[in-house]
Amino acid sequence: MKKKYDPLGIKNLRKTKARKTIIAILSKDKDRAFSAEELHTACDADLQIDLSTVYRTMNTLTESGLVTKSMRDDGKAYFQLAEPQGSVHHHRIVCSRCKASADIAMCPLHNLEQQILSETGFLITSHSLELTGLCPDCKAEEERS
Amino acid sequence: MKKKYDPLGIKNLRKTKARKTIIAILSKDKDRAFSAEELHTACDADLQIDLSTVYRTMNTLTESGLVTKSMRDDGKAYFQLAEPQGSVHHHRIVCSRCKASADIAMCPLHNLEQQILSETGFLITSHSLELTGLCPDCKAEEERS
DNA sequence: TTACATGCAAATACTTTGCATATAA
DNA sequence: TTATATGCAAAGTATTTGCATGTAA
Repeated sequence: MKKKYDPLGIKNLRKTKARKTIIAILSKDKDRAFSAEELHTACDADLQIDLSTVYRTMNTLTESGLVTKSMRDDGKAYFQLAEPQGSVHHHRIVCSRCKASADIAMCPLHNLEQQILSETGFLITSHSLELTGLCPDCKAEEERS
Repeated sequence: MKKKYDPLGIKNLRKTKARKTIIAILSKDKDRAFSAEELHTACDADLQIDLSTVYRTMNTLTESGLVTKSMRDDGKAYFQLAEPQGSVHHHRIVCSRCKASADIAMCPLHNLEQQILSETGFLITSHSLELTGLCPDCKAEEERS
């Protein structure tokens, strides 16, 4: 039999309209993080879901580990589908000028964890790395001006 | 003549009571990031400074580059004295259990920037790295239980 | 049927803003 | 003196919560 992507089932969460809808939205663009407001608006297309329900849903999904939450300097929380276990850990670089993004194939931290453990005695359990820069196009633009 | 630490003068900002007080507070604990509320409370000891002034001051200091701002998952902004230029770039690891912290001597990103440029064409202009883990004490605790 | 999720409205929490006054330069 | 910073109160935005109702299991 064919395996299906069933995160709610796996986490023993009720399969409600709101949760399924939101997971569907996040799944369509796994590399992007959405604000609660964005999710709320996107839900509209499907069926109306209250903004408070969006927040409650995001809290549930975040606590269950299905979704990761990160705060940005604009003061809003952004949510993104968590990488399923076993997937390749990687990071993303975002262009500060045009917001284009690219994946970084590897993670510089993995090699460092052992070194940090011996230097500091700290055991690293998680990390977040945000890279900002200029994409090739914008780099060219900047050099021209 | 002796050089003095005079960030406000350097940045051509007026030397007001609020700014001097807040910089003094941040200077006493350069490795820690303070919420606006914490700064406001700490100011109390010296002289009353309005919370809105704290926020305005932090915006000014952040824009001038004297202070760095980062959002945490609790939804609050935290402010910390920026590393003066020329200081050694480094990162910090925080214990998720007791909040103890330690410095990481080096930055794993520097060595990687060239590699990322050739792999992706992106020029890295900045990065933020947050490490979370267990300090030696808490690691021992966890293993015991 | 029953525990849990949702909608709606009201409440909170953090941060910003308008305006009159105070202060640094 | 004059532009800029501050205090105070009010407003704004993001997020949470209480409660009656709806719904998945």
